[in-house]
Amino acid sequence: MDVETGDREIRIALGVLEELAGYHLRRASTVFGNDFSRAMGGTGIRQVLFGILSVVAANPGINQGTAGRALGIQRANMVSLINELVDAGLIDRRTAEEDRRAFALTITPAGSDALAAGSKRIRKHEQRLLSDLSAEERRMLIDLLQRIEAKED
Amino acid sequence: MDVETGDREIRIALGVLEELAGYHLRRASTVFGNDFSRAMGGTGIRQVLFGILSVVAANPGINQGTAGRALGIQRANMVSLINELVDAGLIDRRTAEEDRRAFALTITPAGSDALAAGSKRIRKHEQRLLSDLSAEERRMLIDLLQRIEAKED
DNA sequence: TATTGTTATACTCTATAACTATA
DNA sequence: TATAGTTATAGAGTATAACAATA
Repeated sequence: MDVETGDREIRIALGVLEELAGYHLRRASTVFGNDFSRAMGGTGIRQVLFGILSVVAANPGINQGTAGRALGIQRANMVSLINELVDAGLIDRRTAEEDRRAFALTITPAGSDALAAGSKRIRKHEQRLLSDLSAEERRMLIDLLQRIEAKED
Repeated sequence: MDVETGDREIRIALGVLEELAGYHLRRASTVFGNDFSRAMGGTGIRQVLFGILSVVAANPGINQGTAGRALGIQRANMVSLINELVDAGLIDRRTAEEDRRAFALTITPAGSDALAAGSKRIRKHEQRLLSDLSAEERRMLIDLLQRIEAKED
């Protein structure tokens, strides 16, 4: 790890961390998270909100809870997130006809626009972060990550 | 994405998310983070603290700020983290001789023990999460992640 | 004037428990 | 009785600005 120290740059050993996949996942994920913020700066759309928009767009009428479960977001935490999206006019929330306890979520035209514009921007940013990886390596990365995600719980 | 819905399990499409490396990094990183908590449950050592322990052990006498920079932790946030480790008797903090503004950090014997015991546990847990990946694929994963980390800022 | 560490503060994400209304 | 959504709350990670001591 190279670190700035006032005048020059020195190499700092990370110890055990260097060999731990968990550490590198965390750092790489942070790099993407920060870049996401830059990409979406000003739109008010954060990573979680973008995720919800994407899932609702892909599953019109999906329940609030089901959408949360697909994204690993707890019921309780979904409430204010959905409020934000509804208040911003990006998704529509109405009582589900088949189950009056639940909410059916759909994306609004404005939400579709925001999702499309956001996707475009984020893809461009991801290209920069992944510019050192070949197409084959990018596929490999996503494949490896998905196999790790499957280990959840 | 397969999601439990009371009686059965349904497949939910993720939309654009599916193709975004940032999303998969976040999910995979969370899986590792949760597993880390389980592995270290009760010891009070969290991911960040473990990281600091590892860097201090690998760089005896390192400055507080330099250690933070190596780990992507801001000065202001290092303060309470280092306090925790000092209070727990895991690291030693003394004024640096060459620069009396700075603190020189060293790991204590108790800190070394905690780091060794923690490393052992975490390695075992990582083996479970990575059990579907071959040795070659694990090397590949870390290599790809490091190349992404290099894109920081 | 710049840097090290500090304090104060705020925002986001995540986790839990208790509540309501429907099923 | 179980589930969907809600409220309240708390812990943890991260970010910024302003300050004291030292360089």
